[in-house]
Amino acid sequence: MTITIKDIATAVGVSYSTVSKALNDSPLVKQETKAKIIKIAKDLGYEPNFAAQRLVKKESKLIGLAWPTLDRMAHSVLATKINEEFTKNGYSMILSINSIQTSLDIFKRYQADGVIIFDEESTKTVHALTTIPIVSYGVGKGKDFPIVDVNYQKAMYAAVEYLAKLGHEKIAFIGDFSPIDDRQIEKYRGFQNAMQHFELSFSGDNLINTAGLSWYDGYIAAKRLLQSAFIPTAIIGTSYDISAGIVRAIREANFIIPKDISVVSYDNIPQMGNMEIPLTSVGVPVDVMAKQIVQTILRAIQNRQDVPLIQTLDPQLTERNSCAHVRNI
Amino acid sequence: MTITIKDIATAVGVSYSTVSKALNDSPLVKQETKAKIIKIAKDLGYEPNFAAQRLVKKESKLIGLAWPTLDRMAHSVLATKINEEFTKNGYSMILSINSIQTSLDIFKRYQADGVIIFDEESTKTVHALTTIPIVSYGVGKGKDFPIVDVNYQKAMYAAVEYLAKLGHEKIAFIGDFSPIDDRQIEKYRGFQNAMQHFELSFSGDNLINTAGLSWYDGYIAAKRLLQSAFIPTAIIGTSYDISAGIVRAIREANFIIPKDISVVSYDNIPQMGNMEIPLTSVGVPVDVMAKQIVQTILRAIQNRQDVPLIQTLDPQLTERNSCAHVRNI
DNA sequence: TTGAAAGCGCTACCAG
DNA sequence: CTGGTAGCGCTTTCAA
Repeated sequence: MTITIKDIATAVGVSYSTVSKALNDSPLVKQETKAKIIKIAKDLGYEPNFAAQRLVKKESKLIGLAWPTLDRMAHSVLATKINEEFTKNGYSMILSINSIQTSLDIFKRYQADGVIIFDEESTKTVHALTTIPIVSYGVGKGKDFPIVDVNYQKAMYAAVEYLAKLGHEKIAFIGDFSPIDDRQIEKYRGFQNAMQHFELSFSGDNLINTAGLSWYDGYIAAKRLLQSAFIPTAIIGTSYDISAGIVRAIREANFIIPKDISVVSYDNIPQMGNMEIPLTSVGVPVDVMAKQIVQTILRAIQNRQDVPLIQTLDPQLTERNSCAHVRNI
Repeated sequence: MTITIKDIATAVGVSYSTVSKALNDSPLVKQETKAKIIKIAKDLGYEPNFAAQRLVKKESKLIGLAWPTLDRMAHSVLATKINEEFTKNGYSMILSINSIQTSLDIFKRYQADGVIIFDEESTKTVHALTTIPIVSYGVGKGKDFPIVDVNYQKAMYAAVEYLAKLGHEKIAFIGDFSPIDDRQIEKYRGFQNAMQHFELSFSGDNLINTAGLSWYDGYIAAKRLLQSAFIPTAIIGTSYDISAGIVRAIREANFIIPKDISVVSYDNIPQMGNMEIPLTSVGVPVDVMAKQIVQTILRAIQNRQDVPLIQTLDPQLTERNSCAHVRNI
């Protein structure tokens, strides 16, 4: 038999409403009784029934993270940071790896106060938007729920600008151009615009499609590039994982980073510094990203109308050891 | 305002207890009324209040997976498989990336029917065991809750045996010897025993400690090995990630797999076949592992006493293209 | 086949 | 400061 506040009440000899107050640390209960109640509760091994609490209260202090594909280093890091941030704010976060729709159903049934969506695919429409506050991390535009996004174009501009200032003219871009993922497309556009702006030659040659987001995709793409006629002096990789593959391919081809080839990666996470070669990277620092997402969902919970539909965060470039002035040949 | 069965009741013109029955597909309700109720419920966008249901019923059909560290390819694959398996069985799975203890608290509060623990560290003791059925995936022995484990020794024996039959004598073992993780220790023991059994020379030389479980750890360790005086003809890597790093290091050192060096990896997941070089691997196939874990927790939920404390699964060796007969020099 | 009513365990309000 | 009581939304007897 599980023990309830009524059991405590009879054990202590007070009414169970008093027990409830005491357990919630209400100032309406004398210290002495409160202490006694708490002690007995502990002795009895009392565990509050959350379902009952939730039935009465409005909030669950629970946030769901819908993340169908458990991959992407940068996402893992972000998820962990977001979790920390919620903990600080007195919330718990749980995660579902089902489809967005299923995850949403689960979270709704369990009365999560809000949900965050991590999803690469921008095409899917989500129903049931009305019932629960949602914030999405970078899933395209034109959605009817708030999105925290990154100014990818600016990020790529910053990367190209940085390399251009180091004298690089032959810059390659390795990323995933799947039309399904708006974020990748934005990165590409940003690169394209920046190249034009700095009047750098730009053709099909410096664009390599990974057609995937794993490090191996990046590896294969870079390998292909380095076997082609066009050997760049700098490469921009569009994610932590992809860049890991790029670095690998470069080294296998016996080029030295950054002497022969400079590398800049997207994803501004501290882990970039722990790679075999600490990579200079652009992107919104995870901490900033996490804080913004958490604050947004918290605001949405308090007042749904109050939250802007799209928030675009500005990226930063963090220098590490993967770039050098271009060599004069 | 969220809509309840009472709203449906008034809308349809029946009592709300009838609505409840209809929604639960009870045979006690006339087909006709049932259909009408279900239709109206849908029209109204009714969503059952889980807290209320849970308060009355005993089970939540919810399983928690406590997984503090979101990493390890093999674990991701396993988690995904387990999730599928639960879905098939009418359960939902959610995941927490907090500490085991915190995760447990969360799951308990949300009335999960059971929890699965993924944890590398075998030292931590978990409280609150009494309240909720727990199954752990390979967290050491001597715990007071059921564990589904792998016969790591047998796995390593199978790997060594396989290589020995191909004529290999110089076999290196690259893994994490952190005393914190019993599973890694078991793998090491298995290797040691097998080497002795096949009378293969065995010294500090063929043992490389990665001191970590990421691919980069494997990479560094293998690199170190290949720069040493002892160049093996075969290498055993203790996980998908570590082996990925090993393969990388081998190729960077201009050895060819499997011509120069054969590789066998632990972790029997289909993804081993998608690597740059499809790796022959040993381990319990994920499907088997997932099914076993799910069945175990389901049994534990029905009858706590019924479940064996330790279940050790037998590994299988799956041949791919990373091993060859040792070359005669 | 349907309805009434008794809770599940808890919070919150109102009296005292 | 403490106790009584009305629900939260739902399932489940028990009657009708």
